Amino acid sequence: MLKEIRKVKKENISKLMVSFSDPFRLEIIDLMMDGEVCVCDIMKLTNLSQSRISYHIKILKEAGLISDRQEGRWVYYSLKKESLFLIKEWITSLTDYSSNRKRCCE
Amino acid sequence: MLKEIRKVKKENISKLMVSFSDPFRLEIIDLMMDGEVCVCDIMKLTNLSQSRISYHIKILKEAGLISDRQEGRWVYYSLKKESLFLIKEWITSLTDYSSNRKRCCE
DNA sequence: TTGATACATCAAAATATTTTGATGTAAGAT
DNA sequence: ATCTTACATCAAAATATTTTGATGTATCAA
Repeated sequence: MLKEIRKVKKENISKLMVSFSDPFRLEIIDLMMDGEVCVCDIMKLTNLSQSRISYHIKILKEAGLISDRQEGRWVYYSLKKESLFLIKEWITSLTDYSSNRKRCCE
Repeated sequence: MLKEIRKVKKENISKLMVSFSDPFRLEIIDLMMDGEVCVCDIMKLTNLSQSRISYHIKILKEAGLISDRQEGRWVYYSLKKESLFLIKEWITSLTDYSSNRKRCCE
């Protein structure tokens, strides 16, 4: 079952991991911890430029890590729990590896 | 407590996440799931060149994701469970966010 | 001591990601 | 209809990462 998770979800996981691999995206993710935020919130809280934020938001969205909801002029972004669970599941499958020594090069 | 994890470990997490952000590193990590491997194992199983593998191994090592153990001419690499747990903890802290809507730009 | 194996390191080239500043678009206010 | 706000998109420049091929080092075997 754990092996299954690994095969099927590899592409997804890879994209999700990339989305975590930039310090500014981690910042943005951090801000979403307490709920929805819009780009203007992020601008105020991080001093990043608008287009720069939009770029990173796009990466996060394409990875499937966040969802968006428009309300008038604002777009609210928030973390997708399913994706976070998927990653947790994936990491768990790694921690469950057996420590049996494979003899090397023989 | 979850908030604590987030502050203190940010640098570590960032590096660990970067280490997950390359598809070939994910491949290598996958191979380590079942136990220790050496570079020659990885070469056989992935068809990546030796120096290319060494490069990726270095990234993984500097992120603190793997540990190494030399035995004669071979160096065995394996996943560090503490690091995996750290990531899991970090992801968990994200999934526990409250869904309270923060009013935007007001 | 010589040769082979296992791996690390290095510099240059190839490639990918990120940033910037300008422009585009859609919604709401006047 | 015009203006402003909130955000997206784009192309070029800046920067960072990855790959390659060559060379270096340590261990073991003959």
